[in-house]
Amino acid sequence: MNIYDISKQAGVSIATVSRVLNGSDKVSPATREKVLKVMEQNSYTPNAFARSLGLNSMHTVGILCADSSDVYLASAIYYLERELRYHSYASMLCCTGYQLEEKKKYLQLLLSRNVDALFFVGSNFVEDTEKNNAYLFEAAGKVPVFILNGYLAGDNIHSVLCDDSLAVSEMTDTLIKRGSRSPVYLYRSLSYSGKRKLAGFQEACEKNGISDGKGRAFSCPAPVHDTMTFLAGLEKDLTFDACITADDELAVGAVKYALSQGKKIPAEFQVTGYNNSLLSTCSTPEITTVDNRVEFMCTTAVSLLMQVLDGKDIPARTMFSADLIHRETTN
Amino acid sequence: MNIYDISKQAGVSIATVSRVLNGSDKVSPATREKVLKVMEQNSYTPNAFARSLGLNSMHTVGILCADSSDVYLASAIYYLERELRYHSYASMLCCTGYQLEEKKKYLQLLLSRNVDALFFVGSNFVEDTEKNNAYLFEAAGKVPVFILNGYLAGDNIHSVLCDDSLAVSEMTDTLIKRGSRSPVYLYRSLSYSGKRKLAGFQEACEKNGISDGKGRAFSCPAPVHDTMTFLAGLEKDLTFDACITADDELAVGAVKYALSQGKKIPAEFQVTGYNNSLLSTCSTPEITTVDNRVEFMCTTAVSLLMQVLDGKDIPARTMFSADLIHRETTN
DNA sequence: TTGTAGGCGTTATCAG
DNA sequence: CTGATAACGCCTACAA
Repeated sequence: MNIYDISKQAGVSIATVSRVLNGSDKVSPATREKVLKVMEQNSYTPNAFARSLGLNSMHTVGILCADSSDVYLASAIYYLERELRYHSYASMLCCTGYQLEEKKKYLQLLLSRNVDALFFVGSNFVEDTEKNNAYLFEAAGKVPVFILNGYLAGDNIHSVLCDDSLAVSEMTDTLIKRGSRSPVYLYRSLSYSGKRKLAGFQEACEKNGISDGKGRAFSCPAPVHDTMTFLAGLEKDLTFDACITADDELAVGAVKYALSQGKKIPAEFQVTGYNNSLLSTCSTPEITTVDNRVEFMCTTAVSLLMQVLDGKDIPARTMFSADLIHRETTN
Repeated sequence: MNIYDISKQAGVSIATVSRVLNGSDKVSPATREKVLKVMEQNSYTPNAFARSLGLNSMHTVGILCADSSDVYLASAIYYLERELRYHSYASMLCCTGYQLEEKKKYLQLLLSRNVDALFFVGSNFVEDTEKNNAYLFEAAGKVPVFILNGYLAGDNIHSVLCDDSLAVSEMTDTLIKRGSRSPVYLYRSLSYSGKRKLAGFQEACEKNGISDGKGRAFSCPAPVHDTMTFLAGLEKDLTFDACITADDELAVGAVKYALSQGKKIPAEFQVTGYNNSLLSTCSTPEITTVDNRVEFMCTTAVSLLMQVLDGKDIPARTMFSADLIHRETTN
């Protein structure tokens, strides 16, 4: 059943059928009714592919992330998809993992579907060298590109991100004000946002006269038990009375480490997480964390995309501040 | 840049270009090289829409779930997408929430994109009445439909699910054998799988001579604090020394309730979760739970889809058993 | 092995 | 307001 069949049955031309289909106002109410009735009777639905071919768009955007089962990324995807759907765009999801070659390869999967735009969720998509970012520039040559929680300067590339540096800096500052004399900082990766967080920690250390800020930051494995082991090992070389982490999962590990060592939280040992995810409230005691406003980030990004698709000019970079959520792991 | 431009530049017909594009073996190596070179030089990519129009497929499937930020659903989506991508299918994600009208509406979003198949993740898509399931039957009239963790009999509908009833029954049985005399069961919803789990609990109660099995099962709100409040209230009317739950988040709430009341886990109070999610190990003590094998479910479903697309005949229903994971909240 | 021509189902541009 | 007709870009018999 196609537009020709409908046009025949309704006794009009395909052009008229198409007009009815697209809600054009240049159709008389009478013929409109007639056509709609025939469509109804045949439960006709227009062919999306033919439509796309003519319009060169399927009203679909691509969402790339390293791992959609990560609690933080999962919620970002949730909000993005919701907002896009609200604007009647469909979302194609693609999890690329953390390897550059895979990212490139799976980007093609999306690009080959002619998506209208691309969201790269997580700063791990921004590589260190111009050359390794070539794939992003190339993508931006075809469709508008949005980087969430990361930043890269380039034509047709837009970044929406939280001021992670400031957030960690404030958090560290607060911890020190509340009694920590020797905090350590734990991170998983040094992506763009990873570096910014680290910088925040070091800045706060410096400001508070803690000289060896650099020597107090560590890359640490994330599964809870590995984090515990790591801290237990670290204890042999270094004294520390607080643990600032780059995400809630690391914080859970830190809490469990402290509990297993019989340290009192927060009196003897303070812990902070990042992301304000479910994990932070599932822990006992509940974890003080940074709310980096995923939902705001996603709704903002989608609304910016809509403006771009409207032909408007938008800033290359939009940054917003985080919120500190005080719970039971800090004084 | 289209197939005509390439054909002109290469001095061949569009048919030949198309053959090269599709890896036909009926092209001489010489002309193939020639054509490939021209494509390369112009960094030509075929237009997906035109292609789809002829083939009537974009190699894309739709994934529906209530809420992709839910830890369990998020991991299901992750595995589904991974497997589909492996078979070079793209995934369109759509979160419908729990309202029937929304489910119907957003199903259209996917159907209107002419996806090749549909995955409904979570048994909440299967409604109580034939009439309310009409939207599923209708969808199945257009493309193969897979229901994950739920079951509905119907043409072109395939279910892949874990034997939840058996799992909860075994878990309850184990708890009783390990000392519980008065367990309660907590659930969030009575979806298909929700009902099966509940049935498992009641069956085990009966088997073990606990007469009021029905009176010991409760619908309970999920956010951790609400669960705690609920149990604290329940305590006034009922004695219970163990809490079997329908998902890990409820279990976390139960653990926190016990801790807040100073009950010793597991000596005085046992708790079990469901899903073997990150939450179960982030809790302290770590939660005994049911591993319902999300990954297996997803890889199985995708592999079944591939068989369907291959024209093979597959069973309407595939069921597999769960695994009990013993941790620190049970004796 | 290669080329021609028709079809896929729309949308859009003209005339009328 | 309506209709004819040409795109849109690719695939695939069928011919050569």
